[in-house]
Amino acid sequence: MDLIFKVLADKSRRKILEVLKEKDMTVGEIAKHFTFTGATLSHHLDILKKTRLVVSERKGQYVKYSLNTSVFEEMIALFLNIFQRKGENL
Amino acid sequence: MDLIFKVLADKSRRKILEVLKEKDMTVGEIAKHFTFTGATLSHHLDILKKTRLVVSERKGQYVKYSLNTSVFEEMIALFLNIFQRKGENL
DNA sequence: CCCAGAATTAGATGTTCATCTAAATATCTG
DNA sequence: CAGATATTTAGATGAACATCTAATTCTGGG
Repeated sequence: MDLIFKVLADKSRRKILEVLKEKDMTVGEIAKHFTFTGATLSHHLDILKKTRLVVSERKGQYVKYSLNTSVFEEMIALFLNIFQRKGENL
Repeated sequence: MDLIFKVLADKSRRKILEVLKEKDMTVGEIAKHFTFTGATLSHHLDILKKTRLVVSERKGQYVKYSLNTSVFEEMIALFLNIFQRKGENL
Protein backbone atom coordinates (compact mmCIF):
# COMPACT_ATOMS: atom_id res chain seq x y z
CA MET A 1 0.00 0.00 0.00
CA ASP A 2 2.63 2.46 1.07
CA LEU A 3 4.66 1.03 -1.74
CA ILE A 4 1.98 1.65 -4.34
CA PHE A 5 1.99 5.34 -3.57
CA LYS A 6 5.76 5.54 -3.70
CA VAL A 7 5.74 3.81 -7.03
CA LEU A 8 3.25 6.27 -8.47
CA ALA A 9 5.09 9.25 -7.05
CA ASP A 10 7.50 9.10 -9.96
CA LYS A 11 6.36 10.76 -13.16
CA SER A 12 8.31 8.42 -15.40
CA ARG A 13 6.73 5.37 -13.87
CA ARG A 14 3.28 6.80 -14.31
CA LYS A 15 4.14 7.47 -17.93
CA ILE A 16 5.33 3.90 -18.36
CA LEU A 17 1.93 2.75 -17.17
CA GLU A 18 0.26 5.16 -19.57
CA VAL A 19 2.34 3.84 -22.41
CA LEU A 20 1.56 0.24 -21.56
CA LYS A 21 -2.14 1.03 -21.57
CA GLU A 22 -1.73 1.37 -25.32
CA LYS A 23 -0.33 -2.11 -25.81
CA ASP A 24 2.18 -4.61 -24.48
CA MET A 25 5.73 -3.62 -25.38
CA THR A 26 9.33 -4.72 -25.19
CA VAL A 27 11.77 -2.71 -23.12
CA GLY A 28 13.20 -1.21 -26.29
CA GLU A 29 9.80 -0.04 -27.45
CA ILE A 30 9.02 1.49 -24.11
CA ALA A 31 12.42 3.19 -24.13
CA LYS A 32 11.52 5.14 -27.27
CA HIS A 33 9.10 7.18 -25.17
CA PHE A 34 11.82 8.34 -22.80
CA THR A 35 15.13 10.11 -22.79
CA PHE A 36 16.84 8.36 -19.88
CA THR A 37 19.09 5.34 -20.26
CA GLY A 38 18.04 1.73 -20.58
CA ALA A 39 19.48 1.03 -17.15
CA THR A 40 17.21 3.60 -15.61
CA LEU A 41 14.23 2.21 -17.45
CA SER A 42 15.11 -1.27 -16.28
CA HIS A 43 15.20 0.01 -12.73
CA HIS A 44 11.74 1.57 -13.04
CA LEU A 45 10.32 -1.56 -14.60
CA ASP A 46 11.75 -3.57 -11.76
CA ILE A 47 9.96 -1.36 -9.25
CA LEU A 48 6.72 -1.63 -11.17
CA LYS A 49 7.10 -5.39 -11.22
CA LYS A 50 7.61 -5.51 -7.49
CA THR A 51 4.19 -3.97 -6.95
CA ARG A 52 2.84 -6.31 -9.62
CA LEU A 53 1.49 -3.38 -11.59
CA VAL A 54 3.22 -4.85 -14.61
CA VAL A 55 4.33 -8.32 -15.55
CA SER A 56 7.12 -9.36 -17.87
CA GLU A 57 7.72 -12.31 -20.10
CA ARG A 58 10.79 -13.10 -22.11
CA LYS A 59 10.19 -13.53 -25.82
CA GLY A 60 13.47 -14.81 -27.17
CA GLN A 61 15.85 -11.91 -27.34
CA TYR A 62 13.28 -9.46 -26.03
CA VAL A 63 11.34 -9.01 -22.83
CA LYS A 64 7.74 -8.01 -23.17
CA TYR A 65 6.01 -5.99 -20.50
CA SER A 66 2.29 -5.63 -19.92
CA LEU A 67 -0.07 -4.11 -17.40
CA ASN A 68 -1.50 -6.31 -14.72
CA THR A 69 -5.15 -5.40 -14.96
CA SER A 70 -6.28 -7.04 -11.76
CA VAL A 71 -3.76 -5.15 -9.64
CA PHE A 72 -4.81 -1.99 -11.41
CA GLU A 73 -8.34 -2.53 -10.30
CA GLU A 74 -7.39 -3.34 -6.73
CA MET A 75 -5.53 -0.08 -6.69
CA ILE A 76 -8.50 1.94 -7.83
CA ALA A 77 -10.50 0.38 -5.02
CA LEU A 78 -7.81 1.36 -2.53
CA PHE A 79 -7.77 4.92 -3.70
CA LEU A 80 -11.49 5.30 -3.53
CA ASN A 81 -11.41 3.87 -0.07
CA ILE A 82 -8.86 6.38 1.09
CA PHE A 83 -10.40 9.39 -0.50
CA GLN A 84 -13.97 8.68 0.25
CA ARG A 85 -15.30 10.79 3.07
CA LYS A 86 -17.39 9.41 5.86
CA GLY A 87 -20.99 8.87 4.83
CA GLU A 88 -20.35 10.10 1.35
CA ASN A 89 -21.20 8.05 -1.69
CA LEU A 90 -19.43 8.90 -4.90
CA MET B 1 -0.62 16.82 -10.82
CA ASP B 2 2.87 15.59 -10.34
CA LEU B 3 2.73 17.39 -7.05
CA ILE B 4 -0.42 15.61 -5.90
CA PHE B 5 1.29 12.25 -6.22
CA LYS B 6 4.39 13.44 -4.40
CA VAL B 7 2.22 14.73 -1.60
CA LEU B 8 0.44 11.41 -1.25
CA ALA B 9 3.67 9.44 -1.40
CA ASP B 10 4.27 10.20 2.26
CA LYS B 11 2.50 7.97 4.72
CA SER B 12 2.19 10.64 7.40
CA ARG B 13 0.49 13.03 5.02
CA ARG B 14 -1.99 10.39 3.99
CA LYS B 15 -2.70 9.76 7.63
CA ILE B 16 -3.24 13.46 8.23
CA LEU B 17 -5.88 13.39 5.51
CA GLU B 18 -7.45 10.33 7.11
CA VAL B 19 -7.55 12.06 10.45
CA LEU B 20 -9.10 15.19 8.99
CA LYS B 21 -11.83 13.11 7.39
CA GLU B 22 -13.10 12.60 10.90
CA LYS B 23 -13.45 16.28 11.66
CA ASP B 24 -11.72 19.65 11.41
CA MET B 25 -8.89 19.94 13.92
CA THR B 26 -6.31 22.30 15.30
CA VAL B 27 -2.64 21.50 14.78
CA GLY B 28 -2.36 20.36 18.37
CA GLU B 29 -5.23 17.93 17.97
CA ILE B 30 -3.78 16.53 14.78
CA ALA B 31 -0.42 16.19 16.50
CA LYS B 32 -1.85 13.77 19.03
CA HIS B 33 -2.11 11.18 16.28
CA PHE B 34 1.60 11.32 15.53
CA THR B 35 4.95 10.87 17.20
CA PHE B 36 7.03 13.39 15.23
CA THR B 37 7.58 16.97 16.33
CA GLY B 38 5.27 19.92 15.77
CA ALA B 39 7.77 21.40 13.37
CA THR B 40 7.55 18.34 11.19
CA LEU B 41 3.79 18.37 11.32
CA SER B 42 3.76 22.01 10.37
CA HIS B 43 5.91 21.19 7.39
CA HIS B 44 3.53 18.45 6.22
CA LEU B 45 0.53 20.69 6.66
CA ASP B 46 2.25 23.34 4.61
CA ILE B 47 2.75 20.88 1.79
CA LEU B 48 -0.86 19.75 1.98
CA LYS B 49 -1.95 23.37 1.85
CA LYS B 50 0.12 24.02 -1.24
CA THR B 51 -1.83 21.38 -3.11
CA ARG B 52 -5.00 22.82 -1.63
CA LEU B 53 -5.93 19.43 -0.21
CA VAL B 54 -6.45 21.13 3.12
CA VAL B 55 -7.26 24.67 4.15
CA SER B 56 -6.42 26.44 7.38
CA GLU B 57 -8.06 29.19 9.34
CA ARG B 58 -6.79 30.88 12.45
CA LYS B 59 -9.14 30.72 15.41
CA GLY B 60 -7.57 33.00 17.97
CA GLN B 61 -4.65 31.20 19.45
CA TYR B 62 -5.23 28.08 17.38
CA VAL B 63 -5.17 27.23 13.71
CA LYS B 64 -7.89 24.95 12.48
CA TYR B 65 -7.32 22.68 9.51
CA SER B 66 -9.91 21.04 7.32
CA LEU B 67 -10.11 19.00 4.16
CA ASN B 68 -10.85 20.76 0.93
CA THR B 69 -13.60 18.57 -0.45
CA SER B 70 -13.64 19.94 -3.97
CA VAL B 71 -9.92 19.30 -4.49
CA PHE B 72 -10.42 15.84 -3.07
CA GLU B 73 -12.97 15.12 -5.71
CA GLU B 74 -10.86 16.52 -8.50
CA MET B 75 -8.15 14.19 -7.35
CA ILE B 76 -10.31 11.12 -7.49
CA ALA B 77 -11.25 12.06 -11.02
CA LEU B 78 -7.58 12.35 -11.94
CA PHE B 79 -6.80 8.95 -10.53
CA LEU B 80 -9.61 7.28 -12.33
CA ASN B 81 -8.47 8.92 -15.50
CA ILE B 82 -4.97 7.57 -15.12
CA PHE B 83 -5.99 4.08 -14.21
CA GLN B 84 -8.72 3.66 -16.70
CA ARG B 85 -7.71 1.48 -19.60
CA LYS B 86 -8.56 2.30 -23.16
CA GLY B 87 -12.16 1.49 -24.04
CA GLU B 88 -12.89 0.30 -20.56
CA ASN B 89 -15.73 1.68 -18.53
CA LEU B 90 -15.64 1.24 -14.80
C1' DC C 1 2.89 44.98 28.93
C1' DC C 2 4.55 40.40 29.73
C1' DC C 3 4.07 35.52 30.02
C1' DA C 4 2.47 31.12 28.41
C1' DG C 5 0.85 28.32 24.93
C1' DA C 6 0.28 27.42 19.86
C1' DA C 7 2.17 27.28 15.49
C1' DT C 8 5.58 28.37 12.00
C1' DT C 9 10.21 29.22 10.13
C1' DA C 10 15.27 28.51 9.66
C1' DG C 11 18.98 25.74 9.30
C1' DA C 12 21.20 21.27 9.72
C1' DT C 13 21.42 16.25 9.09
C1' DG C 14 20.78 11.59 7.38
C1' DT C 15 18.21 8.85 4.24
C1' DT C 16 15.97 7.70 0.14
C1' DC C 17 15.88 7.70 -4.59
C1' DA C 18 16.46 8.73 -9.76
C1' DT C 19 19.95 8.67 -12.68
C1' DC C 20 24.36 7.57 -14.86
C1' DT C 21 28.43 4.59 -16.61
C1' DA C 22 30.38 0.26 -16.89
C1' DA C 23 30.07 -4.46 -16.63
C1' DA C 24 27.46 -8.68 -16.82
C1' DT C 25 23.97 -11.85 -18.68
C1' DA C 26 20.93 -13.68 -22.17
C1' DT C 27 19.56 -14.81 -26.83
C1' DC C 28 19.78 -14.90 -31.71
C1' DT C 29 22.25 -15.36 -36.20
C1' DG C 30 25.79 -16.43 -39.23
C1' DC D 1 31.33 -20.65 -31.31
C1' DA D 2 31.69 -15.37 -32.20
C1' DG D 3 29.62 -11.17 -32.68
C1' DA D 4 25.62 -8.36 -32.26
C1' DT D 5 21.62 -6.77 -29.95
C1' DA D 6 18.56 -6.62 -25.76
C1' DT D 7 18.14 -6.29 -21.04
C1' DT D 8 19.67 -6.33 -16.28
C1' DT D 9 22.88 -5.63 -12.41
C1' DA D 10 26.44 -3.13 -9.69
C1' DG D 11 28.26 0.76 -7.91
C1' DA D 12 28.59 5.72 -7.68
C1' DT D 13 26.71 10.43 -7.55
C1' DG D 14 23.73 14.26 -6.75
C1' DA D 15 19.21 15.93 -5.66
C1' DA D 16 15.05 15.72 -3.03
C1' DC D 17 13.00 15.09 1.21
C1' DA D 18 11.52 13.86 6.19
C1' DT D 19 12.94 14.91 10.37
C1' DC D 20 15.08 17.31 14.25
C1' DT D 21 16.47 21.40 17.39
C1' DA D 22 16.40 26.13 18.11
C1' DA D 23 14.62 30.41 17.27
C1' DT D 24 10.68 33.26 15.94
C1' DT D 25 5.92 34.88 15.46
C1' DC D 26 1.27 35.18 16.97
C1' DT D 27 -2.52 35.50 20.31
C1' DG D 28 -5.04 35.55 24.71
C1' DG D 29 -5.12 36.36 29.76
C1' DG D 30 -3.51 38.31 33.84
